[in-house]
Amino acid sequence: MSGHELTAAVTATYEIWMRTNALIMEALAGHRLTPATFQALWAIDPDEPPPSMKVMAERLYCNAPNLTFITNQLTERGLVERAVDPSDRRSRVLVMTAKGREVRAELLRTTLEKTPLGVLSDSELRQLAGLLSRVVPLEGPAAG
Amino acid sequence: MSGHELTAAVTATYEIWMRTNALIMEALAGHRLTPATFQALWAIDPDEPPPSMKVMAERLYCNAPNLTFITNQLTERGLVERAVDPSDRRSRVLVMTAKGREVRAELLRTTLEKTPLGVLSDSELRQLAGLLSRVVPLEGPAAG
DNA sequence: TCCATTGTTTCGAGTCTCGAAGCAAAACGC
DNA sequence: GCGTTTTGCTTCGAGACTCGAAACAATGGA
Repeated sequence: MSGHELTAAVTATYEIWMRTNALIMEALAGHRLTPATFQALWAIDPDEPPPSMKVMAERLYCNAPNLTFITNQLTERGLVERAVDPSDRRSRVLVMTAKGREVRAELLRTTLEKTPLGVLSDSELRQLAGLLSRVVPLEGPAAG
Repeated sequence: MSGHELTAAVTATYEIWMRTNALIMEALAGHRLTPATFQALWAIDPDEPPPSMKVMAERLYCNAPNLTFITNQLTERGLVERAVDPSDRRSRVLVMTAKGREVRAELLRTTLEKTPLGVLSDSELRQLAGLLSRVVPLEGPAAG
C-alpha cells in the first residue's frame, strides 16, 4: 500500500508549484507578466532554434487559440517576435528578442532563488532531480 | 553549482503538475469540475472538522472573492454546503455532502492512477515523499 | 457605547482557456 | 497540373478564473 506516499507526492507537487508562483509573482508583475506568460517565456530556450507555435502549444499543454493569445502578450511586451518558418510558410516560429533574453534570465534567477526547493542540499537536489527525471522524460520546457 | 539540478527540479514540478491535470481532465469534466474546483474539493478532508473559507483561501493560495466563486461552483454541484461557524458567526465553514465525499474519493483514486508519479517504485516513492516533505512542511491540502 | 478589525460577499474588470469557424500554405491523389 | 484534404495559425464568441475596491455583518477592545 504505497497510496499514502503517492498521495503525499502529488500534493507536494501542487504545493511547490503554487508556492513558487506566489513567491515570484511580484517579480513577474514588475515586467507585466503572469504565471502563464512567464511559463511561455521559460519554455523558449534562446540558445536553441526558435520553436514553432505548435511546439510551444505542446510544451505548455494548451491549444492553438490560447497560444495565439499568450504569444500576443509576449510580443506586445517586446519579449518575442513572430517569424515565418522558411521551411513551412504556414508555421510561425517564436524568436526571443534581446529584451526577452534579459527578462527571461532575470526571472529564471529569481525563480531559483525563491523556490521552496532551494532548501534542499546539493546531494538532496541531485537525488530529487534523479527521481523526477524518471517521471518526466525531460523533453518539455528547456531546462536552461 | 547546483543550479542545473534545481532548474530541472522546478521544471519537473511544473511538468508533473500540468500532465497530471491533463490526464484527469476527462474525469473532472464528468462531474463538471475543473482543476481549480477539484483542488478545492481535494483540500477538504471529509474526516477532519470542516475548514472555514479563510482557511481554504490559504490552502488554495487565492483571495476571498475567488474562494467565494469557487465555493459557489461546488455548492451548485451539490458537493459542499456552507454552514455558519457557531464559534464565530461571521465565519462560514465548508461541509462536504455525501455526494461530495463520493466524488472526491473517486477523483482522488483516478488522480493516483493517472499521475506520472505512478511510474516510481514503492521505494522510490518513499524516497521522493521524504525529500518533498522537507520542502513543504505538510500542512496544505489534506493528504488523505 | 463607539470604533477598529475580521470574515465574507458583491461588483466590475482583466486574464486565461476553449470550441467552432475561417484562412493560407502544404501535401496528396489523379 | 488541378482539385481535395490536411495542417498551422488566427479570429470570434463564450465561459472560467482571479483580483482589487467597496459593502456588510459580527467580533473585540477602549
